[in-house]
Amino acid sequence: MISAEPSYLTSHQIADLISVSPSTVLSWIDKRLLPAFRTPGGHRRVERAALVQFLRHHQMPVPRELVGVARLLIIDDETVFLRTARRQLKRAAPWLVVETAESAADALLKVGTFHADAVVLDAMMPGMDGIEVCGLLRSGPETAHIMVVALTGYSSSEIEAGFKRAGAVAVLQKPLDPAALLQILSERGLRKEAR
Amino acid sequence: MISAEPSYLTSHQIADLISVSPSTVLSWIDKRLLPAFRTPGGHRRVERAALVQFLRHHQMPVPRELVGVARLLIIDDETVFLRTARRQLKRAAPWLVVETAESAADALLKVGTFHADAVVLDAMMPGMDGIEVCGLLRSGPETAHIMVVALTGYSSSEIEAGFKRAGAVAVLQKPLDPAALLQILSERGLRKEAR
DNA sequence: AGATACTTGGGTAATTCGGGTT
DNA sequence: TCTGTCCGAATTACCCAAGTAT
Repeated sequence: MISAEPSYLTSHQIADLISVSPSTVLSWIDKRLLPAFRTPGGHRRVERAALVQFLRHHQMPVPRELVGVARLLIIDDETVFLRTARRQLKRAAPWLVVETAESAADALLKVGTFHADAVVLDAMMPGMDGIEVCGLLRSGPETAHIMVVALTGYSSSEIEAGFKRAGAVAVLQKPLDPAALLQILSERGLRKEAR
Repeated sequence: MISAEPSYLTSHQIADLISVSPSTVLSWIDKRLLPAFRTPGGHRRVERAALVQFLRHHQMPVPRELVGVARLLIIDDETVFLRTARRQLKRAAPWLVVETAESAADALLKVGTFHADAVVLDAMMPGMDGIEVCGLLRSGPETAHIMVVALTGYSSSEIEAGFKRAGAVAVLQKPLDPAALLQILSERGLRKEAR
């Protein structure tokens, strides 16, 4: 098993990542804008997560290599649908890491363990109120950054409004259009951190 | 991965733990910044507690697997019960990090995001089959290590057998006996951090 | 044009890293 | 395979001055 390895970045690595001078990164750290610690020898080290949070908070672009590949969780109770969606996305966006969940319990468990960046959520799942889950994600500090895309059998302005109110970035209709989904994901690639 | 067992660490293990190069660890030891001793063959060994103290003294992040603080998630739908349990555990084992969940959805979400080491699971929760959740945790690579303690209102050898089969380490009866729970946790390696 | 704050770059000393060899 | 030791290379901190934007 691979433990979530805490990875630390040096001031120069950060400078190269976001194209500023090393001196600037130092000043950010010294002004406590960017949390860091020092090695016994005095070198500054910044946690990856801290840098990502800093960038999001200041609405700066987050380099892909920082956040890694995007991780998408698709929640639906139809095996066939999941297989199709997975295949389509694999072709359209091979860099996406896709995970699927078929039951409510499996879905909620995987949201956390899979470290999803985005979730495609079937509005009509047995044992799961999509809007409630949406709100739940939004309210948790650990999951507030997760993008939620709702998926409905057919359009209903009421359902749509409910999802939007709960924080969903979009409500799509079945069947899933991979291109539309990818469009939404890339548009919202950098979401402002709640908190 | 470093298990919670060994009390002495090699230079390379430390290097991996805190993401520095082995050479750097050696220099710290040789400069007496990090206390260590030598085996008869000349290999350096560092006590866990010494490393923790070193990291704290320099305000560096302390890897969780190093201190072995246990994170416990208690799942129950009764607010009063949760409050009582939290208070009792706080008194009996202040080193425990306790989180609670009141609904099935909240519980499953928190299992992953809270990074629980152990879960106390009410067998009778609306919308959640305890045994199924137990098996779900056991089957996922990310959650297989999580210790599950089931909690039942009444003793039933059938329920108990079901939980044991699903991988629960113990089945306790309500009301929760903090001492008994702590006994179980410590038997399985979740212990207080060495000062 | 002035004032302030932010960003950048050079030069030296110290720290951290990594390879080759036992 | 892992660790120790040696040693040079790469990286970083620090100080200070200059450029840029508001």
